[in-house]
Amino acid sequence: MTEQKKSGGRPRDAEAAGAIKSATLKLLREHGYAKVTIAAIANEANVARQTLYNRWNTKADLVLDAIFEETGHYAAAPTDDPNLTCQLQLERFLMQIFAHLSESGAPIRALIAAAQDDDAFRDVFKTKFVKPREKMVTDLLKRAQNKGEIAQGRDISMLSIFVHGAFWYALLGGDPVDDDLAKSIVGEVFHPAQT
Amino acid sequence: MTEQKKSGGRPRDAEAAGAIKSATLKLLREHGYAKVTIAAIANEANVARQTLYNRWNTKADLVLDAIFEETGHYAAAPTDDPNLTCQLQLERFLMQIFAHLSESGAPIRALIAAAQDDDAFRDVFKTKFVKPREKMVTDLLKRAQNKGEIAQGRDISMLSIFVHGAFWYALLGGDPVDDDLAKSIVGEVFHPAQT
DNA sequence: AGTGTTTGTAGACTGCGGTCTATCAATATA
DNA sequence: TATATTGATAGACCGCAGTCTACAAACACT
Repeated sequence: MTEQKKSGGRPRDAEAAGAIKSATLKLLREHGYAKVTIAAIANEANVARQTLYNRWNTKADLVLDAIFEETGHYAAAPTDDPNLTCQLQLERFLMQIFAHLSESGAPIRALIAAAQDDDAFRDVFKTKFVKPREKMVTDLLKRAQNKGEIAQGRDISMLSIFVHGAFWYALLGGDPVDDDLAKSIVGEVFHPAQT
Repeated sequence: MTEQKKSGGRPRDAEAAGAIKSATLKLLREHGYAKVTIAAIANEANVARQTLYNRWNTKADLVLDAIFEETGHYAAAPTDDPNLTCQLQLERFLMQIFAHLSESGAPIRALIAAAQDDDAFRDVFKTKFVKPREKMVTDLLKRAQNKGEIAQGRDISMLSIFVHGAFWYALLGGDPVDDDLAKSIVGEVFHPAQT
């Protein structure tokens, strides 16, 4: 499974990857996804354009990698804290994600866009980004159902889709993705008023 | 408010717009959004490239217009049929939309993508495409609430977001957008199991 | 007819993403 | 030291979206 180099060869510049990713994030924040050119990134990182393409296939790949590196920290799965209700845990988890999205929202939207006309990239994006978060929410909802915070008969996977769909919808539509949204989502998922 | 031409001038070719839109839809179906070039469309429509840019600003604008023309028919608001439950009405409405999406899903995904890095286009897309459907669903849900099919305390706007978010999420993720999804969504919205 | 205005056509041009090639630099192995 | 291999660099190159220019064509008004 591990990559096998046939023999020697010139080793990759150890600093290049980091420099490129930093340059990417910097320019991304300054100018936004659409206006950042590969040439500019290469230039900022003091590297040839081809060096960049040696490591990533497309602009989207690179940006995904750069964003993912810094975003990885935020995506820590919430450990089950028995002192808190699952509802509160989910609320906090969403708020945490949303807060980060309001920082990197624009580039992430650009990534979603890139995922639409590139099958390979969509797979990577789903695997690295979407699925893990989906699982965290689903697990949390299951715990809530086991503890009786959510009725037995409810469709957890559909609720999970509701949660994710709601913030994707807001994100893509350009609507605010903030604490209020998090509270509204969680409130409606956990406490649908009775008939 | 009405556009005022100062004087005469050569009139626009009456057939051009239609020919361009038809060519767009044809090539779109044959090759998909990414592979369709403006040049190819102009060629297929027997028109100069510039003529096309005289009428639409970008490729996305043109495609939106072309798709919207044929999709307009599908988006007829469901009139309130007192013989049917609102639940059934919503179910049928969604099925109708989903069936259409499975035809034009790919180009529409491309439009969503295009909307991400173009503010002006996003506004048009929201106004022409998103908002009308959002309103139809919201109205329907309100009727359901008035008739008692949905509990008074529930947040209609959030439910509407759930509905739309769910199918956007499925659409963008490449998951099937079919009758089953429609039923699951509607079922969970109308009949959350009681605690 | 003559003038002004708008559209259509053809083609050059710009900018960017991405590919490809030739050449040089840095490593391992013999 | 010689060879093979891999990475880095610079620059040419392609395709496409979108712009711009020059000119011809079709209208209204005088």
